[in-house]
Amino acid sequence: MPELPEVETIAHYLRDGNLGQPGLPGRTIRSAEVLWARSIAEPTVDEFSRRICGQVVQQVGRRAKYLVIQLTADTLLVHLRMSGDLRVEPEGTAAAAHDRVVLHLDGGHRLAFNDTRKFGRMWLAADPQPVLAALGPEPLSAEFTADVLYGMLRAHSRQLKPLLLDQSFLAGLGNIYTDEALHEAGLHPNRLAAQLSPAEAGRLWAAIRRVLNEGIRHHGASIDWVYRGGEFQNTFRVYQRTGLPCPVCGTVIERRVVGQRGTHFCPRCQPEPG
DNA sequence: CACGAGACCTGTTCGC
DNA sequence: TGCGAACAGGTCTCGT
Repeated sequence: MPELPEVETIAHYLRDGNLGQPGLPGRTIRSAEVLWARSIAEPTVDEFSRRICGQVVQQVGRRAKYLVIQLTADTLLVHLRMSGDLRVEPEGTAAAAHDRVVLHLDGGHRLAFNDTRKFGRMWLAADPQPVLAALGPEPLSAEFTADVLYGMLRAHSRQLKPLLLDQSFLAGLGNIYTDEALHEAGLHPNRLAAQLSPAEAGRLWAAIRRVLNEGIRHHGASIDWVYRGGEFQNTFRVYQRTGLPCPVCGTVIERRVVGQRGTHFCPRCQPEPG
């Protein structure tokens, strides 16, 4: 499910509350139930369960696609990967299918980590830095300017699609927002990064920022079985629109596999490199 | 450094 | 209807 806008939306819900449930800050974790051991990346399941008890949630934030939950002594990092979801619910509610980790809180609530495909991971660490160390810049930060992006692109000979998905290059884009941004910028996914002109890099920069901000404004995209109430999927221009007309020029949207990922683009707005 | 294949998982949709 | 293949918002590791 989640790319930067979806994770930002979930962080916001966990911070401020959602659907009548309270936010996490101020809640004490009473106990932990690990239902799928591999969901815990670090430390061991036993140590995770022991150490997290009694810690109080201080703050909830986001870095790239990670949720960063600051506790009394440790930081709880959560990566939702493909199908993960985090929600606060009242104790006593029937447990959902695919709950992998449940943190029981004070005040009659629990935090459930639900993850159908079991790809998601949690880390409990005194210092979150090592886990986050390899990430590239935040695309919505003030430091990430068009000039900075141009410089970054010039240093790589890769195709745009796989490069933009590489979290050590730029942190937060996934398959949806990459396809949408490339369409918005009028750039073919197979274009080579180092060959973009400064004007093209500027268009790509603006497109990335706009698409991510729109995603956040729409509370992310909700497709398939993971429901978050987001609406961004209703504004897709190319993603999952194979065979449908491009909203800009009417040409039929094509799908092809680039870097092992389904890739959607308009062959007219995004001319293939010669 | 860049790229592709395979792994990790479950569930839904598509084609015959 | 049944059944296998393809596909899904992500990342990691390994081989070339």
